[in-house]
Amino acid sequence: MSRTSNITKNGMKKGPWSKEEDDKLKAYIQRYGHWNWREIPRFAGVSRCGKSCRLRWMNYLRPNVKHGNFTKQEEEQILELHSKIGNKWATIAAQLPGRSDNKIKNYWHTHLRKRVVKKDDDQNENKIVHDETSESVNDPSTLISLVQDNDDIEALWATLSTESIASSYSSSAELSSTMFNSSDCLVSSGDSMQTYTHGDFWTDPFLADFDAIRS
DNA sequence: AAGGGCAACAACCGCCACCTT
DNA sequence: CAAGGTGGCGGTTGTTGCCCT
Repeated sequence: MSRTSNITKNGMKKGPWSKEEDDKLKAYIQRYGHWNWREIPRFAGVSRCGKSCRLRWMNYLRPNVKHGNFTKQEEEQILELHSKIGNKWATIAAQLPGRSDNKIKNYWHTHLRKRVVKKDDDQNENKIVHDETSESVNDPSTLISLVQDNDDIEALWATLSTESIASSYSSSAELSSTMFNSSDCLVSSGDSMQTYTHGDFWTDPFLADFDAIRS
């Protein structure tokens, strides 16, 4: 599962890491830390560029890196986070201890994306039904029921942005504050809705991104 | 048994933001 | 303020192994 080894023009090795290289890098970083990635290969005695060393360390050699399969719970977590913040792999990885952004990204592309694409197709079919009834969407209480049906507020906003109702709200934040005037905020979670406290870690960046998209 | 296609994953590449000088 | 260096991030590629015909 790796590339054939080769040497770059500046003498740096490319391709798969050998056990010996791993051992050298790991031993050095565990002893001295990663104070300067560009210099580390020289001091650690490996013919790799600093970037390559950093990647190897972050994705594979770090002591707390998990190497096994992703659990069902981790899958759900990735799907949920991705639905809210998109391809922010580093941010997602920060919430899954022991999983690197690269691993999560790969896992997404090979396993989870297909699942989401299929789900989107199903939602598009549902959206056609909503489009036919969108003329009746003119108050927040109706919007709440729509969100519950639609499963995803971002998708809902995208839908509404083409409707006259969208002009009534300057931002998704205003929309959501109108919709959820209690201290709780609804966000999507896989196939079911969950309730999160307003101002939650997840809702804030989500809404910020949301506004950035609109502006 | 062979080989073609696809899935899985490690690693590379380019870009960007931040920091230092 | 500008320029250069560095780390970090996300997209993409390349290789291997497995499965199916």
